[in-house]
Amino acid sequence: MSIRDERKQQSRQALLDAALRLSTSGRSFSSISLREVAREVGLVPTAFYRHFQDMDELGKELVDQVALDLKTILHQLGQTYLNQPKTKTKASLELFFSAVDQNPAPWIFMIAERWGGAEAVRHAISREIDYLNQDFATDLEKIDSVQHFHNMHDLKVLSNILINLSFTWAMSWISLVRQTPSIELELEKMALKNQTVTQIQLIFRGISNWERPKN
Amino acid sequence: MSIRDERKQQSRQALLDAALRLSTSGRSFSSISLREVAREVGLVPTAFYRHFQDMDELGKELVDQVALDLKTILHQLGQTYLNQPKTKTKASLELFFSAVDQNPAPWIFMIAERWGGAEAVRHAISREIDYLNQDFATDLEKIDSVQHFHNMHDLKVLSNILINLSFTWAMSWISLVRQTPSIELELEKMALKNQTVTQIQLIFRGISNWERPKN
DNA sequence: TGTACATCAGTGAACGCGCGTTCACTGATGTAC
DNA sequence: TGTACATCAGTGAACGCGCGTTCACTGATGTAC
Repeated sequence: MSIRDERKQQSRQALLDAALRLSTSGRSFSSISLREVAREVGLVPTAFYRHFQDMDELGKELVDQVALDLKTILHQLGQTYLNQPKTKTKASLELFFSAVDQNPAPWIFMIAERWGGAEAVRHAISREIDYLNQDFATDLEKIDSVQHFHNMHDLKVLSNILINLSFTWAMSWISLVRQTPSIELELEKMALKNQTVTQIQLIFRGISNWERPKN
Repeated sequence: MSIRDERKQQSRQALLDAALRLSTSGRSFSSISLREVAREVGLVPTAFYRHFQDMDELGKELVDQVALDLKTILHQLGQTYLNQPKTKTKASLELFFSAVDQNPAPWIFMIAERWGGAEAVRHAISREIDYLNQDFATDLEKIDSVQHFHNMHDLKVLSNILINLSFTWAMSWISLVRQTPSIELELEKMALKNQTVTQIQLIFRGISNWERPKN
């Protein structure tokens, strides 16, 4: 790649990063402007058009990048669970919450824009969530406690429930961390973790006692 | 109430209704303007200030009204389930989806603005969802299949899971109905209903085999 | 009941501002010879 | 290797537009006598 191409690529990525940063710090993607994004990067507004046709196009690209992050995290979680079958629910959850802590932006973006965003972004997100669902269902297939879930349909229903809940867990966690004064924070964190553990155990209790109803 | 007060109240409600309408037809509350809302009602922009200090204040009021709608629907569902213990999951769900169909705006508004909206609206919503949770937990307490869930903590965890999932069910339903061509629509509806039934049965299977783990 | 004044929901002009987008440009990098 | 031209990321001025908000106003409704 030539010097020119490299620099262009850097600017492009800087615009994407700036848009993600701006749209995950209290405001939503649909309420940030093209000019703000350019300003954040130190570019003149018109330079934006060298990289994207408009904010919708940037948004769609951002969805792709962000979905990839989530996919990686969810997959890692699945693999950890798979390779350490004795892993307790609690330990898996610690892993999950620390991943959210380290890099909250992808979660915030996906959840906020999933229903709240502009048409184009919403479409891109729902497509990516479909993919996420398929991949995660394949991961789940290898887990012991799910072996009697023979058909892929049931597996997808399970992965659908888990992915949707993981979004609400992530957001509960993030908004807890963001707005709880530090004195009570640790206690509140514990309480949220315990609630989430109970939710997961409830579902897996349902799975281990599962038998497909007659239709 | 005097004629003047009555008319004022009508205008106020018209502004709230217009804001709800505008913010649930493809765009989000944070992206509609004060001027648009006034225009929709047939008022001059400055008249807006006779009723609300700004859009944030209107938003908070809207959250209250919309949450009341949801509370009523969820409570009715709980009562129906309670009074007809033999009601099948499927039948309850039909009721749920037809309620969503008849009046989708409250669902769209709450879900889109829950994470995607402005600070003030988000706060108001999270408070209302807390209340919804408490009320729904009290409703659940009376259901037979939950009798061995002695403590309120577990009940709240259950109601939390169900309310969060009901939001995703409602939105899946709404976006299905909105964007599927009518030829495939009925088939897709059936598929979604079946998936949701499976999810509910999974959770209630978990409940009936529940015993509190040793912490 | 009629009159004189007070209240106040809605009006209309005006403002400054940030927005998205256009256009002709500049000057560093790339390419052909 | 050096030269002459082409490309194209980033610039800066300019535009029209819808926005939130201010202000002094109007005229129907309310109130006190």
